[in-house]
Amino acid sequence: MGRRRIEIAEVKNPNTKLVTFSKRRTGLFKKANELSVLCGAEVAIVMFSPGQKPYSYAHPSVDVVADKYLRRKRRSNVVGANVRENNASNEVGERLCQELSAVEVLTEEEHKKATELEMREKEQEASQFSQNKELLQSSPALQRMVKDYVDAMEVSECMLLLAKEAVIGVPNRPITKRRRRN
Amino acid sequence: MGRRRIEIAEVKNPNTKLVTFSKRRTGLFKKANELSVLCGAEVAIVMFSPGQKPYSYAHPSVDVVADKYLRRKRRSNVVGANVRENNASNEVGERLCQELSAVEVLTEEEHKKATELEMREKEQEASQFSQNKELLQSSPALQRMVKDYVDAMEVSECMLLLAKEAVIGVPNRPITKRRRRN
DNA sequence: GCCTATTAATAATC
DNA sequence: GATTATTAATAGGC
Repeated sequence: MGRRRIEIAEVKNPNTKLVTFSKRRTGLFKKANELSVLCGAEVAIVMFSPGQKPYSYAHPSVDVVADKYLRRKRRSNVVGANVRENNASNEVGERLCQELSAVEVLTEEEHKKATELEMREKEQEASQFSQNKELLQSSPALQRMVKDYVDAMEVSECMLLLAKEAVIGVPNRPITKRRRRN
Repeated sequence: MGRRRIEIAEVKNPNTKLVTFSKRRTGLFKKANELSVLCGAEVAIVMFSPGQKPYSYAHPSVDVVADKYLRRKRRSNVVGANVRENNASNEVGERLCQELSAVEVLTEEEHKKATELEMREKEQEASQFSQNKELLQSSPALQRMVKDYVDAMEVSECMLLLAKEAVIGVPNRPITKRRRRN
């Protein structure tokens, strides 16, 4: 979209690169803003310039998010953290990074499906919700339990869910074509 | 940039909104990818659709960028955070594919184990709430409540991680009057 | 999803 | 930073 078409490859000239970064960053944030407004979506972007300078755009405001944040506690689980640490080979490459995320997601998805199925079964067993709902509201112990439950679910539910579509929704050509496991 | 010019205001028609979200999300991710490639920048985008579905794009990964942004405030309970850190290499080849396959398998297996183990531990911990837990699991209503709670936290968690210390690059003019509840 | 008229982003330039 | 020739994204329609 300029005087000339350019290849999507690293810009060599440092000056040009910086200019490009600035312009496109602005454009990206603008797009993000439009998306959030048009669709009422919550969007957060953080990035580091070639010179490692941090930039970000977010909607809604940080304050709102921080407020929400104050209600929750520290996360606790460590699902598969070490696993990958060991697999962190030397010169894997960008693509591999994404692929790893994909695998994580896939495996996690499997797990979640199983869990969901399990829950669904139990779901059918009882249908005394209204009663339980009242119980929850009147029981501090239960409330605490729910809170703990939520805390435990945070990472696996949140980050993995996020990472999920992270890889799936990658834009046009994945930079380089690659095949999944042979 | 379409058959017609549109106002940057919330799209009323739900169908249109969803279509718009999909298209623009794709476009945004594409732009983000181009930016990261062109400038070698690290970019992470997290968003929630109007229906609160999470999506994300990141290079090298959400975790890496978010971690960086948070200056290591988070602990390693994030899946595969450190792994991708140093992978700045850009060479992709047969070797990478092979390595990838290997890692995929390894990761997949071990991740499942880790996940299972994690679940087991969690269950034990929760045994003290066995009674309440049982109640929760047997009640669709409670489950839904928990899920809603988790969903709500998903947003705050990720938005916070990504936007907390974000301050710098807010886009230029909001394009068009936009109104959002504060 | 694919198509294409149209608008919007932006590369080169100043 | 501002301008503008071009390309790229996309709104509306299948």
